[in-house]
Amino acid sequence: MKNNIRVERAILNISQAELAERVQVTRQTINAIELGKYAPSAVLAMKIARVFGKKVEDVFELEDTD
Amino acid sequence: MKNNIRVERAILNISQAELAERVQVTRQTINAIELGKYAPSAVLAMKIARVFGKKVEDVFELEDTD
DNA sequence: ATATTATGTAAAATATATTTTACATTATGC
DNA sequence: GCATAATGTAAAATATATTTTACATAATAT
Repeated sequence: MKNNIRVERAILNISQAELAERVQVTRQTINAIELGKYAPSAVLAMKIARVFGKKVEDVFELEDTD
Repeated sequence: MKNNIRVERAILNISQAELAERVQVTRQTINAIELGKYAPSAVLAMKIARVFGKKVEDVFELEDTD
């Protein structure tokens, strides 16, 4: 599962901590997902996309291994 | 987390078992998600939406409790 | 240069999703 | 009515996401 959270955060100019706060998870969760350590739940993916004003598919991309 | 998997399945005329096969999970997993017993992972939500030719947001809807 | 903010990481605990096996109920075709 | 397919359900096991606490490093501002 790839994502462009870093880019979208840069556009909004918000930190991992602020994104975490906005979607109600810890900073470590955002960090891990952003770095691709694991994939989020659908709920979290939708919340993150919503913060960015984008669709889930515009922020996250399925890989062949998923 | 609400969803309209049942409707989308009806449009494609496929059973829970066939949807499960197409997204590589068990039939029970599709049944549980369709009935709202729990929310899927982002990977599974994206695979399901892809089968229906829809965006995740067109198949799943965040609720206030999510 | 130093203080402050942001990011990376890690281990243990907890919550949640998914599988497996199995059976019950409901719908559908014949 | 009977066979068959489809759906609902449940308990236990396993996999995975998320939290908590804590510390390390990198970047930025003053």
